[in-house]
Amino acid sequence: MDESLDHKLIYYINKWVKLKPEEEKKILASFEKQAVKKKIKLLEPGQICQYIYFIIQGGARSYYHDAKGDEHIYQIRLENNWISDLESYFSQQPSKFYLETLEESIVLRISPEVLENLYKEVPKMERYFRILFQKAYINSLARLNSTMWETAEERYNEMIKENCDILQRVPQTYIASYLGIAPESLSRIRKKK
Amino acid sequence: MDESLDHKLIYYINKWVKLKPEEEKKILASFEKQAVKKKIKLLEPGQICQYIYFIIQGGARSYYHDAKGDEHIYQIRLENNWISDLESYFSQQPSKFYLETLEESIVLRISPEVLENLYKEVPKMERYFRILFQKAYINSLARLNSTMWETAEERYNEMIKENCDILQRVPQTYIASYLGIAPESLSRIRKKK
DNA sequence: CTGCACCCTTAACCTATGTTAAGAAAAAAA
DNA sequence: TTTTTTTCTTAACATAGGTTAAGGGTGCAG
Repeated sequence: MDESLDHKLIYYINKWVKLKPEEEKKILASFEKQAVKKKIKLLEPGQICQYIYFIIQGGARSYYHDAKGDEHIYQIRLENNWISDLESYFSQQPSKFYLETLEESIVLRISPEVLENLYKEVPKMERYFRILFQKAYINSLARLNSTMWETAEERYNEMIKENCDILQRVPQTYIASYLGIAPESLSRIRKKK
Repeated sequence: MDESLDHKLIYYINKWVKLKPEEEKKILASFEKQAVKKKIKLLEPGQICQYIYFIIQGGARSYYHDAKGDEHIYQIRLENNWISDLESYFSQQPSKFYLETLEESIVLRISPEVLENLYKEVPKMERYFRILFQKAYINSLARLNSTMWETAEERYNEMIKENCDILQRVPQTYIASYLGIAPESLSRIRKKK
């Protein structure tokens, strides 16, 4: 497997915190690389989430089944992003979610214990994650807001405007779920154009 | 003003990271205490958010006016919680939000520069905020999910079940907005009981 | 090449919630 | 107390989006 791919992680961390070569080494040593075929589950409900994953190639989604058995997508993430069930990962309680690859993918994964150690060895990593969660929280609030106060059509248009890669690479059913609407409604919205 | 109130902040930080006495001192020295009357704006749209606030007494909400002029509440926070417009605070770009006290309040505030310094002097503070944002992100995702896939009635019932202080202390109009519905709809839901 | 999943679309009908408007109740101010 | 302001309720009507059901397209597996 292409070794240079690992450095995508380092590249993105370096955007926010400046690492020394020996720190980069320690970080890379803490992650395990995993190749995963399309539609493979990295986590299932009832299991404890053992890893956060940095996607270096491909993509994944997290979803769950509600009481009525309907499937709802929580997150869709392509390469150069993180995905996990953070709640289960940090609390070490059973997850409610599936985590499944959307395409053939390569991920770097790290367990909570190794991450804690890494924070000690490379404190900048804790800074990196502070900034990461901070941004994720801000984004999540913005998404919450648009879900509460904008129409599905407006939300879809924003997604188009951002020229989001996701639109090209995942089925519309998934995008509808991610937008919080039924696939039929997304069809209706698309017809208007 | 009661000096012991400041230690509420230290008490809550100590739940997640163990501070030494000299660290507690440095932290307290970094925050400014501010007493604020009810319905006072701590931030207005167009201003750059200068502080994150830890509420030691009282409460506050953040809200904005959309293109149609309608008011939407983003967050409602009572004592022992943080409130700010993080996006504006960390980017130092103009905010889109109001930040306003719900009651007569006492807050501890810190500017981005002082916070950066504090991270250097007391690295545990960065760990504290990493954990804080991590939890905030997880909560925000859960709220996003319930907004997308549960009815307003279900969301309101959950709020009751959590026996949320907010229900007793802020007007229903605000609660409706926080739930993402019109005040009339909340009235309708309440009538059913 | 064929058949079977899977995905997307359409249309008719349904429902939760929004909107508008009015008035009642409660809280704050005078 | 009386007045004014704010908050809450109700009801009739409007609408975005959900639901159900059917059919068509596309691509992979055999």
